[in-house]
Amino acid sequence: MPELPEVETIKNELLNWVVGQSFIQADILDNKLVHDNSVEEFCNRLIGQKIETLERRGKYLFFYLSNGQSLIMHLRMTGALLLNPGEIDRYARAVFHLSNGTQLVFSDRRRLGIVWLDNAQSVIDKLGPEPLDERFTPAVLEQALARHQIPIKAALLDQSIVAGIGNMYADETLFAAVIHPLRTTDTLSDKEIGTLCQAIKKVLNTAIDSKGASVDTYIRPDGQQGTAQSGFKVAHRKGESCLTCGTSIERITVRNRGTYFCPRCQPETT
DNA sequence: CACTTTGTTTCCAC
DNA sequence: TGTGGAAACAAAGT
Repeated sequence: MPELPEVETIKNELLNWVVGQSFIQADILDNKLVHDNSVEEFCNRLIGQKIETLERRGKYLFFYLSNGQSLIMHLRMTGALLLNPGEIDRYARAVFHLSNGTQLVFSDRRRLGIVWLDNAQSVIDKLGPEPLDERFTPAVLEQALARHQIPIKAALLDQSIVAGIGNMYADETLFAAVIHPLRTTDTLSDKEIGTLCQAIKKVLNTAIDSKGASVDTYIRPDGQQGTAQSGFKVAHRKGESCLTCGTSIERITVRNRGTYFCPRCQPETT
């Protein structure tokens, strides 16, 4: 479930604990967590490295290491990074020990997350623009959308078009922008793209202010849950009343993704 | 057992 | 080669 706001929250809460510290030990409890490299090679390359900076791009978390490589974490659905938890729960897949005594526990109920060591740039190069960057303007969004003729919902989920938006925030964004999820990118007016650009920033920033969301699985590094889900207006609200007009929220499938919207506020035709 | 959840990958048609 | 769409896959909950 960690999408951009969740990963940003994790980054912010870990920042002061990890930057400047070194990895002194890594207990890999689930070998499947380590992508590409063998566990042994992974640990050998990681141990002793100092963390220069911590950064988020899209849904990825990067620990920039002193050797120029990065420890890259992709939390996917249920991955969480816990800061000095009292005990190691049964969902823990790895425990990272830092030089200041900090323990980072990668906990992941469905074991879908992955970590690996690589050049951060090779991952970032595949991502579209960062929606919270001030350089992310309607013109940038328009250019990113112009190469495609696909439903706008699918476009928002394509990480090479815009980085960091997942299924729930895509629905929230389209509701805020008053755009039907099946409208294709080539039918959007300049005005609608401007509204959409604003909606993306607003929805993501609001969620970050709420310290991240998710329906039930997102856990912050301090073990607390985020609260943004209580602010969801359409996501996972099938059959409930639209908070704007009272119409029953509908659920359709777009690109095999559950998609929630208000049929009255977000008409398919303009 | 069927279906849902999210994000990515793989496969296929054009 | 690129583009779009469908399906597969991961794991666990209902």
